[in-house]
Amino acid sequence: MGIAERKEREKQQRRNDIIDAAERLFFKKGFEHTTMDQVAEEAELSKGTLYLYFKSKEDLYLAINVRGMEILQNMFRQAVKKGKTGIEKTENIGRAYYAFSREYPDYFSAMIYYESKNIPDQAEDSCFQSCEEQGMRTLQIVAEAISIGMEDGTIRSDMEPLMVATILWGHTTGMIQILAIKEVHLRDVHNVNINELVETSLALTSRGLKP
Amino acid sequence: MGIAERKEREKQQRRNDIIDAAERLFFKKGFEHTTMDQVAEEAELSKGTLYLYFKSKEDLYLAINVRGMEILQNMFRQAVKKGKTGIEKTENIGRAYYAFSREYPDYFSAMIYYESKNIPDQAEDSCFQSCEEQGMRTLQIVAEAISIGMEDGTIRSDMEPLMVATILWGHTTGMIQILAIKEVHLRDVHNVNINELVETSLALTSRGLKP
DNA sequence: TCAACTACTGACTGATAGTCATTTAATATA
DNA sequence: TATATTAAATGACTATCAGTCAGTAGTTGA
Repeated sequence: MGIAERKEREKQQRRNDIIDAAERLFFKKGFEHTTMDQVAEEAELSKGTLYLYFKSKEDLYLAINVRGMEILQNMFRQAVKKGKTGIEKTENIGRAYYAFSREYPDYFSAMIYYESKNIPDQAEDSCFQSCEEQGMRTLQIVAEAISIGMEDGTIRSDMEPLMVATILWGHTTGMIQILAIKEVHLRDVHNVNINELVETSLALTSRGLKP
Repeated sequence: MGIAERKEREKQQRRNDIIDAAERLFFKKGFEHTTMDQVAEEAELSKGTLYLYFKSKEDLYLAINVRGMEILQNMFRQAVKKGKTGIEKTENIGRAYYAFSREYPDYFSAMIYYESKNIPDQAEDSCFQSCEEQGMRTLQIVAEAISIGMEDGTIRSDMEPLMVATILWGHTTGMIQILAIKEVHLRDVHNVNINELVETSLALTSRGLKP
């Protein structure tokens, strides 16, 4: 029995090694500018082996994204803990999301990639499935904070928590994403302070949520 | 002089024909699954000619995006006209954006593509430049509506209009984009009504804007 | 009529994602 | 221990496609 388990462990290890290698290259040179041959070399494996562990190059990228989402989830859980009321927890989640995008811009980019893809319908065994699961799990954390806020009276309760969570997720992602494109221009040409923009965005949202 | 002008007109015409052909194919089969050879055939030109008019396949896609942005701008202008107060104008813009994403989902996808790309720094003569210009012009329309709202007292005036416009742009784009991924799941599994979600999103934002 | 110029062509190249017949290694069986 | 069986890994190969460029056709103006 020990053998089967050891093999399984080794398989997971190898899988992880591949993701590690891919991550180094994708994050350094970009997804598009990295070839599977390079990933294979970095992982000290043949290209064929990569395809034993991942369905495609994209699938491998999504595996990286799953990691990012796990990190984000942990940051969200920390953020929730630190807030006292529901609205505070929710605000902290927003800040944590922004912090994540600053601290792990490459993971954030991977998330954007995943979200901007109009998914291959059939994803069966691929990492896409895991992304969806992680995505919903993350959303549930937000919904939970909102529920708490509705119960403690710091958030108005005439809305579905999951619906609000989805909206906040979209709002915050979109706001951070637009910064990625317009940050330089806004700062240099229009003299707009970026941190202030983020705080204003969060404040606007927060204001909309209060009873 | 007539000749030079006729030539210029014909050149623009040809350019448009290429965009038309590309649009038909990209929208039908997707950007990734269309080859430049196919575009050339659809346009009844050789592939080489495409590259006389566009720097790359991506550049051609961005040309399509410029068209989409022009449509969106017109919808925004209509929306602004129909609103009486500043806040109404701003709310109408939000609705127009959502309507655009429903009426022209392929143009919307092109916009998402553009926004999710971390741009090639050097874009000189490419359509990317035009996208940026159109993007700022669109943002200015929003900023204008917000300014009006601040003047007529329907929007609180302790913020920079362009900053608020940027935030709203991000919020709304992000909200619409997340629907694209989660719509089916939210509706079927969680029984969340999509139109209600959009209205809630706009209402939340609107609430944050009021004095 | 010819030279100069412009617009267009399509065969070719280079790059690369993904495959598959073969090899190597590990484990089970006799 | 020797051999059969299964599992894991390999890398040469293929198919596809974006982008190029030397050459052709057509137009203009002298």
